Amino acid sequence: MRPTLQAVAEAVGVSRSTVSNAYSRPDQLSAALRERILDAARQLGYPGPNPTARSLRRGFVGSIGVLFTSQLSYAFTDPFAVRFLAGVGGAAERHGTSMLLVPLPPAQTDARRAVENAAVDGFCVYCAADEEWALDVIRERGLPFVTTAAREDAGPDDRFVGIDERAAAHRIAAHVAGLGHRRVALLADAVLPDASTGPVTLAGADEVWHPTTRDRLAGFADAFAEVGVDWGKLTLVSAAGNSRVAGVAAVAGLFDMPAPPTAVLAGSDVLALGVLDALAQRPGNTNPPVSVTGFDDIPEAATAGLTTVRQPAEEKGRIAAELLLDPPTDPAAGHVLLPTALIVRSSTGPVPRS
Amino acid sequence: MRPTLQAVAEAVGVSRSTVSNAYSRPDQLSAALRERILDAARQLGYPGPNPTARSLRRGFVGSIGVLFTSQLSYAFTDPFAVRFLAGVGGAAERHGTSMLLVPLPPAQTDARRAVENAAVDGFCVYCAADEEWALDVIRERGLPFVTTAAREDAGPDDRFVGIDERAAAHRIAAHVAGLGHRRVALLADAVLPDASTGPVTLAGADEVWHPTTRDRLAGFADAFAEVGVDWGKLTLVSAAGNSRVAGVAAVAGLFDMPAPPTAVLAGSDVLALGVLDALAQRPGNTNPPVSVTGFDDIPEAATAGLTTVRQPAEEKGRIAAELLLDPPTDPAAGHVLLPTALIVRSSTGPVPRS
DNA sequence: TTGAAAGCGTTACCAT
DNA sequence: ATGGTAACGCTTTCAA
Repeated sequence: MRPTLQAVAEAVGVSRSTVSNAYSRPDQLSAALRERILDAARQLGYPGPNPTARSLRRGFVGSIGVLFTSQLSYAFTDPFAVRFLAGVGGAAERHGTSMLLVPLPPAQTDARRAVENAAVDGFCVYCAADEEWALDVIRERGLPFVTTAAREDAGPDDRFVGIDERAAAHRIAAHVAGLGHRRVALLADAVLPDASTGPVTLAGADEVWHPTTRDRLAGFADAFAEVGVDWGKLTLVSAAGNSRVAGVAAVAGLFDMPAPPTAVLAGSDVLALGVLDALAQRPGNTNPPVSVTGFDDIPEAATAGLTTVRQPAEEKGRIAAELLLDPPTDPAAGHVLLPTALIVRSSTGPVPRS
Repeated sequence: MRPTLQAVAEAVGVSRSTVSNAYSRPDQLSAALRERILDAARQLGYPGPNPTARSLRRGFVGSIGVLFTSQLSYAFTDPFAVRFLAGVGGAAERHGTSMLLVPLPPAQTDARRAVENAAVDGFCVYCAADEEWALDVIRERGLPFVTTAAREDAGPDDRFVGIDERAAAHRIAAHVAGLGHRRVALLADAVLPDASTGPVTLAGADEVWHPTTRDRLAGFADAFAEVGVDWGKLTLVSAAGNSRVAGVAAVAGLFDMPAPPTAVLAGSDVLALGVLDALAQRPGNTNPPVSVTGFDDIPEAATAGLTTVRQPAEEKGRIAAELLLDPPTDPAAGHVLLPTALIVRSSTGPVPRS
């Protein structure tokens, strides 16, 4: 048995309160007594107050949870998510708070349990595809939370940090449309809940599963509608995951079709890089160049010359954590819209004359 | 006030034990009663057993801690650390365990407190420079832990996963020595506790602060000693952090010295990439090529054509977590040495004739 | 400055 | 199958 605070109290011959004070409120006792207590504790091998017991009594834990839709291991694979985490981590660090990464098991029930059981004082919910249930659990627990995707049912007290996905998507799509592209493919992850790969047919962008993906695709579609290319004329391609290889796999065969797309708008940089990989791997590689765009502006995008939308990743994480840790008094300040920028690089160009 | 288990018990007219069982041991009551209880809970807005109270009572938390020496935000900047985390996350996920990332505040006392207060069932200690105190705290708490750096004072029950740093470093240095290089610089982070940048003088590799850095530098030195270049003839360069920019800064001016080094052996890939950046930025850039080596084989190393030592990053994390979560019965199995490989790419070549 | 008492919300054992 | 009771280890009034 590890010694408890009680044991230390007995050893020194004082009450438990006094030992507790020696640790948590040093001003409540004489320095001499405090030293005596701390010495005794050292001698007994008492490691200080048990964190769990302390949390129970105090009513807070000192750590915030980060919730990902996808597998935790996936999160570390996505450069954007990693930089978001770095931002959260920095803020947590400054606050003396730990971050709990909560993996969500595949089964709905287990996932619920995971959120119910997380010992945290609040949650950063990183754009979950199907997050309603998670938010319900969090609300039921009475914990504060911050989301990174705008929500229709957001209450006045709900905190949010993110970008105007649809407007940003519109902007980059308008750039591509302005270059003359009309035969265009839209590539995204989480179009349907079933992670299918390759071209899929949907009646409209509003049927897309993942809210962020939905907004981005809607923004793309907006811009093309303005030049007379409506949803039905766009090729929608689903990727089975947000990764480079998923991007490669998704566009397999796409450019061998009759009248292949002259441009691919991807919902993320990693997918777009996958498209560039796929194009580079094409035998002969003598085809007319295809324009490709991404989203996020991860570091690799610059190297690859990818035209993309930049959003501040670390800042997003930092603000999410700060919104959680220092709730603004003014509820309006709890809704932060970050700026985005269209970054034009070499991956987009005018439609080649065929 | 959020309803407690007690409130649910009263509402249904059963004892607290029964409500508790409804959640934690469904086989202990009839399905009908269980449904009634769960319904009442839903109605009252009871979010399920309080995780903290449950942990206190049960004696375990259901999450493992990951301890980084450096700032938490740094950890996400280092690609190797990120892949390590991915490995830990994958294993944790499979286990239904959360990971707590514990930031260590700069002040020693606060850092101690952070480790003492972390609500976890064990720790993965990711190569901390000055980890003794942390391990002491962990031991005092009676928590299991896994380290990723070999330790001299390791007890028979101490768990470890890592590589033979010194041998791996020896191997890559021997490659460079074999190419004829004799005027060589060794570049590393955490050479001294004070994060100085630029050339420093040390009596020997054993004076290096960070244990891993120490082993690697010792391995480099071993190989050069074999070809008659002893420690005093090597240029030791300290970087103020493990990052690309720290690498650039550290070697500033290095190649403008009389008789500049023809090769730089870095203690990590990011530092080596920084050296390549620095070399690429040199005005004129007409100097004879400098050979550069890294360590870890992060993805960017391949793109940059960096000669380096490969070690399995994710696997390291995965095994660390598994060693913690499923302690092997045979204590010898608690000490895992991972394989490394010398990856020769274009960044190393023969000494140019001057 | 110190101590006594009353929980914090739950679970586990042992009866029934 | 269900309930009573006793912890789990600590903090925090409040009174001395």
